Amino acid sequence: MPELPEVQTISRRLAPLLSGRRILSVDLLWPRSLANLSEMDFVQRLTGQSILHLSRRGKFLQMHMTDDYLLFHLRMSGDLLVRDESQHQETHDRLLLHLTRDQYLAFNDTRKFGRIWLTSDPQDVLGNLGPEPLEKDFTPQVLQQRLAARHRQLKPLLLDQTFLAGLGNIYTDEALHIARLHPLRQSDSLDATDAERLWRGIRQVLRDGLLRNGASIDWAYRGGQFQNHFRVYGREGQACPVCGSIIKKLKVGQRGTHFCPGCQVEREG
DNA sequence: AGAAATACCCGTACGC
DNA sequence: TGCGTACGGGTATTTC
Repeated sequence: MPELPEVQTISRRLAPLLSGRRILSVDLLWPRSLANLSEMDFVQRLTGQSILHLSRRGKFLQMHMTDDYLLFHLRMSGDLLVRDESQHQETHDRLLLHLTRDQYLAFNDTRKFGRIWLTSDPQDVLGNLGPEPLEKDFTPQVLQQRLAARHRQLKPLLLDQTFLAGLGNIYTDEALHIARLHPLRQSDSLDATDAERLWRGIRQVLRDGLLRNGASIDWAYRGGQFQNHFRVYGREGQACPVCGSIIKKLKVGQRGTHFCPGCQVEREG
């Protein structure tokens, strides 16, 4: 579940706790979390490096190390937590990084979907990602041009990380509702006004999510409050906050898709 | 070529 | 109680 706002919130929370800390030892409890290295290579190479600072790209959290980049993708259920060495490890911990000053970083991931890369060149992992939706160079014109270059349904296109980096199922449904665009609308049928509404919807929902420290859904990610402000996600059968119509749910590309049939009118194409 | 559908990885929660 | 199934992000593979 962690999408852009949740990853950024985790990154911000961890940065002051991790910056400048050296990795004394590594416990890899679930080696299949590693995406690009063998367990031995990973442990040997990472041990002794220091964490310089943290950043986010799309849904990836990047730790800039002395010699390498340590990248995490939290997928559905991953989380990163700093604990005192006196605290026990927990059930679904997959990786522990023991740090100076008697603390450790735990990568906890119930469903084991999360992945970890250690690489000297993060472009190997991040190279195909689309633009950052909150960056200045992501303008309505850029979005419109990218939409027009494709002939795809909006919902799966917005979930495609090579089209735009950071949106997942929740924020996509919310952004489309704000923009009053049907999830099955074809991307190349949007005019400049439609594209600008979508651009505003994407930016607004991400900023709202960030403002509330992300959304906490059941077992996935905790701490945020944005789940209390959903307009359509998870609200099938309830009233649309804008027009009062009953929110509907359909399946688009295997994904649950929530929308308001009053606000988001389906059109041809 | 590019869009769309399907399988896969997993544990949890839910319905019957 | 216990079984089957839906869910969800993203990649890989297959189909159209």
